[in-house]
Amino acid sequence: MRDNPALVAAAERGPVVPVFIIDTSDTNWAPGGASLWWLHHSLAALRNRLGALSLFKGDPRVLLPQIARASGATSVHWNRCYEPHAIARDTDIKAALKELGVEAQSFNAALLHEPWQIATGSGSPFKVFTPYWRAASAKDSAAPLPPPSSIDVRDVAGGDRLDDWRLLPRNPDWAAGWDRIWTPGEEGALDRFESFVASDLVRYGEDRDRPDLQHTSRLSPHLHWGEISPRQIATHLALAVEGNPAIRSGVDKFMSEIGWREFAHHLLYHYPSLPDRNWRAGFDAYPWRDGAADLEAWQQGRTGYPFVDAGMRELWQTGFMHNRVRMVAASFLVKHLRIDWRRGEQWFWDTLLDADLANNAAGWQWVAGSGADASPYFRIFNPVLQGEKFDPDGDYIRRWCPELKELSNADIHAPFKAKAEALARAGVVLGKTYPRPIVDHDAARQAALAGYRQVKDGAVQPPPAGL
DNA sequence: TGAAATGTTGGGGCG
DNA sequence: ACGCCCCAACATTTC
Repeated sequence: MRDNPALVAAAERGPVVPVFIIDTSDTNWAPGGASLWWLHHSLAALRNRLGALSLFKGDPRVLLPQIARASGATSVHWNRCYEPHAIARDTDIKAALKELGVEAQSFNAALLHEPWQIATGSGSPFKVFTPYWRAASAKDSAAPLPPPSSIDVRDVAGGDRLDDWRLLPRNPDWAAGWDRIWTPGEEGALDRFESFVASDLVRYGEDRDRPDLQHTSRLSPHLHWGEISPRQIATHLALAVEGNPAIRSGVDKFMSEIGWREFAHHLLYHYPSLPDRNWRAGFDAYPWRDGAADLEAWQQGRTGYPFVDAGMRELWQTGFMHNRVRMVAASFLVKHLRIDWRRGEQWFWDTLLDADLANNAAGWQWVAGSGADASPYFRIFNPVLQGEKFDPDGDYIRRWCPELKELSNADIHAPFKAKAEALARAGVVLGKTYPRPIVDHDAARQAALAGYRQVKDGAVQPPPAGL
């Protein structure tokens, strides 16, 4: 209800028919299983809050004009999405509504700045984060809107029942217990934000890289589903800093993470092939392995590297993975296993509650080294060192890989290096209770670097914008 | 928003 | 006392 410009505009015009449509015309990037779980609960919360919400499934190009006619609507309002499919779709919808004599208006609710509003001095899109964020931060963003002062809602006939959509998993219910971890919906988003601000923000800069501490915001699914807006966050935090200067560095650091989200949307808007193609075309020459068995081991969290396995299991069991671990696990797939980043992107798309086309694509291309402002290819994480550095007591590993929990802090990051008696004492049998490493770190690193030599610098060209 | 390899320096053991 | 070597510790470079 808060900072929802489409809803505010609609409410000012008279009675409102709130509608949600599952767009079945996007066959390429249909929501994954975890996303559908969130969607179910988010829709239930929204309907509860609004008092009405009509649900439809199909092609919105067809459905929206029908719904507008059936309800006698004179105008249709929505908040914009920025995926290439959504942009093309919404253009069609606007034309179809116009033909019907129905007004159509779209709004920005999801971003601080429209992707086309930030540009370099020469008018081109930014390709590097730091100057992008400097330019974006220098611009004022719109103030968040309060909820509509009064709203008269009603349903339209012919809508579906949420339960009939069967968005929740069963047989097996792999999401059992998720409702104790996550609270989809606006109230859940605001609670999460308040709790983050109250207890985690002041030390955010120091603690954000520590998956064992859980001091990150975990707002990403709420942001993706529009349950809280970056403008609400920015405005609230700017005010909070004035009252408490001690949180300034934490606020700046957190806002720059919001900035990465903005930057990803900026890139996706200007480079619509970002989810599907190497941004640096030179990477088309990289000799990816098929590695079906290794991909499966990675997905299931049995690579033999505990920090990676802990992350992949956290993802599978909770629909979420800590950011630092995402980087290490993704790097492991791309560099240690030399599997195409798009396989990892697909897995994250299916399993993450915060699956977001822009963030997911930009993140994977960053890790792979094929993206804009990407991590250099030769920056290869050592999963053992990363674990020792960011999970120093092994708590994160013990939580998700309980079969290792009796190992000492010294051994838990690399059980394959532990002495036989230490393993025996901890009840670990390598290859049985916990896998041996599926690749040797040094050899994998050398092979990854050898593969990178086939990526031709001369071919490193961003695609032309706007295609 | 790395890690490994290589280079440099300086203290201390030792003949 | 001196030079030599060893090798941490730190810095630089390379991938």
